[in-house]
Amino acid sequence: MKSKITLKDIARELEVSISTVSKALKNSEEISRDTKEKVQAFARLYNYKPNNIAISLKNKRTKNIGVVIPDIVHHFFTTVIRGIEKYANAKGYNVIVCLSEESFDKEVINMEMLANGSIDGFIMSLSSETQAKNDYNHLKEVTEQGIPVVLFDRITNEIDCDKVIIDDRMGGYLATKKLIEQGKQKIALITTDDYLSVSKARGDGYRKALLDSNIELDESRILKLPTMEMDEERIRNFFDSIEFDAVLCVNEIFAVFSMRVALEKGLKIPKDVAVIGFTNGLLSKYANPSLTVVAQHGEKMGEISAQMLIEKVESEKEEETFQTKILEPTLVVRDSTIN
Amino acid sequence: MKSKITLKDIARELEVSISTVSKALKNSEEISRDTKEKVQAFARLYNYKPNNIAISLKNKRTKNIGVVIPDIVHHFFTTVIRGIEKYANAKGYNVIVCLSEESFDKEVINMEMLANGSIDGFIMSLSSETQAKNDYNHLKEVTEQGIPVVLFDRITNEIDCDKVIIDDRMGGYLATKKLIEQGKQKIALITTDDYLSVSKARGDGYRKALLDSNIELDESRILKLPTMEMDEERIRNFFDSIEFDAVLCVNEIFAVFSMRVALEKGLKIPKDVAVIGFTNGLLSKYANPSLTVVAQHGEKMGEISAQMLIEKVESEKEEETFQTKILEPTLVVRDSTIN
DNA sequence: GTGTTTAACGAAAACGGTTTCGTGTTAATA
DNA sequence: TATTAACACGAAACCGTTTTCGTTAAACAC
Repeated sequence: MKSKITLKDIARELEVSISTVSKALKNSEEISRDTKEKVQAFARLYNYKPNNIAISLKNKRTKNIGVVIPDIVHHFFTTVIRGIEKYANAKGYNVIVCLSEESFDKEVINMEMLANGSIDGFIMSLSSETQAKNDYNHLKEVTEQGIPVVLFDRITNEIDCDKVIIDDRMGGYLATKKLIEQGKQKIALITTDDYLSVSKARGDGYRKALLDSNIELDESRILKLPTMEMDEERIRNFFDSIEFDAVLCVNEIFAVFSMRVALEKGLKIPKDVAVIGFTNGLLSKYANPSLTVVAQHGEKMGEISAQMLIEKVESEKEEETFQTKILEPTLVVRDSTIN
Repeated sequence: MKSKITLKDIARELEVSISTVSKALKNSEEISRDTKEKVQAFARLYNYKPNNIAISLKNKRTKNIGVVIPDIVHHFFTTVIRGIEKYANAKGYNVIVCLSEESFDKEVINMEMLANGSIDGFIMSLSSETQAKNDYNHLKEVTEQGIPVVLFDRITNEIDCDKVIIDDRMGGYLATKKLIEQGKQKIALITTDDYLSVSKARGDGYRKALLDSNIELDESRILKLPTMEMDEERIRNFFDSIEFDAVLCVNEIFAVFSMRVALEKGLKIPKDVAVIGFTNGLLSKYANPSLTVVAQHGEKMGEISAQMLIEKVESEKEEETFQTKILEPTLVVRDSTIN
């Protein structure tokens, strides 16, 4: 087991000082051609690579980005991570992923762990519990320490920082409009409680679209589940209890399951019931019938988040100007609506 | 912006030495009750937290685990990550995720980045390009430096390290047997080239099952795609070119798409065609009809990998004993087969 | 021969901790 | 009273770099 070689080892071997080795490897003008060549050759031979930790301590820069998200099995979040990775890696940053699993406490613990020197900045999406509690002290602490934060998707206005979201209200609006255009009047909405910022916005878009088309809002056609977790029973009961000719769902899974329930009821899709979901994942693409969705462009979101964060991290300036980037959702039309 | 407080700050403020502060915070017996209380109170007041980087440099332990995987949008890998996170977090470790995106070069670069002090050990699954090239020097280098490595799922025998796999051969066998039991004789297999270790093993299981049941192997019923990437055209052509009454696929996506093609041909599932895939993801559960799959227990795999790695990382012993854990796949029977 | 410049290198501080090994003071013991 | 042990603390080394600021010796000018 050959252990990693250090500057000290090279210095000892070549009978020069550590400083000389360090400078030689950086091609400093201070060092003679001879010495530089000798040191560099030796370093190459023994495959010297500087120790990242030591450099981090010295520079107070880790080249690590902390990503704290509620869940990783959700397609949307994985695409965001991919976008972050892509941009961050190209800039020489590593990505430390922590899962809050929708828990406030885990979110806090993870952030505290990372905030003590492990990372240069955070990219995060709030856990549902955090949004429900409306407690953002852990975020405040971090920003007050001067650690840059970028919030994406599930954000809050309580914290001053860069933000990236899609226009969920527009997404809800576009989808609902689409259903209305297809002659649907009794459009059900399956969503979650309003504390989840994205659900709230999507619901607002839905209402706006109905209003614009002079369709009366029927609250009984709205099912609010406590979380994004699937609850087959409640969805089945919901469909038994209402009349509907279309369904809008705040995620893919609710939508695909709704299609199944409709099919089981002997309804034709999209003739009797049209369905639209959010998130353009594998599920939508390969469901039978394939699902029309509001695409959220997660990868783009990740890239932009990473870009904004790294810009802040590498900026010398002290000025505190924060921006919120709003991406436009697009409708991906498939077979669960008439095209 | 209040910057982080250090031991030095506390020492200066309280007019004691840094060593005293350090010891007091660790509740050392050496320090008087008075001083300890004073220091601890002060530290609590100013919310002192030790700098992870400094500790890492001193201890030569980062409490970070490097995870290098080919893809994060695949359900299987996300469940593995979740398992790793779960175990690692409980043990106080952070997880640095890097994506090779099936590229040999990216795999090498990512490992080199992390190997220079950023992590205590690797958990990884080989990129397809690496398996194709059969070049594992980057892994050799890392293990020779004494950095523990755990390989999961896509492994190689060229490297001596801990490994976690599922018995893919058994998975292929179980699935094929199941189809045979249901009276199917013309069982198609959609897989990838053999360099992917898992595909090879699954194919072996398929052959073994046919052999055991005295069903002649018809190579024309096997479609080998170059990678796990979807190729709708080739799959369609494949189905046009053969007779079949069942399909086994090495992933969910191929399987769900096969179902769609079969349905388009007017075939009934599972009566005319039964379908089984690998990976028990969302797709299988919510597909119409729902898909029978070989479950790979990714989360379990992640947990075990993390456990094995952390054990090696924290073990003082020099002895090099490596083990390979083989998990048993299970068949999750749904509507794409007769039950 | 004296003073000044320049090239080439080394010593040491710094990053923020941990830990070993003194050391001075006080109290207990011979 | 002299010796010793216990106590409470500090100095300094160390982890592996980077970087500033000497320092030395040779080369040059006068």
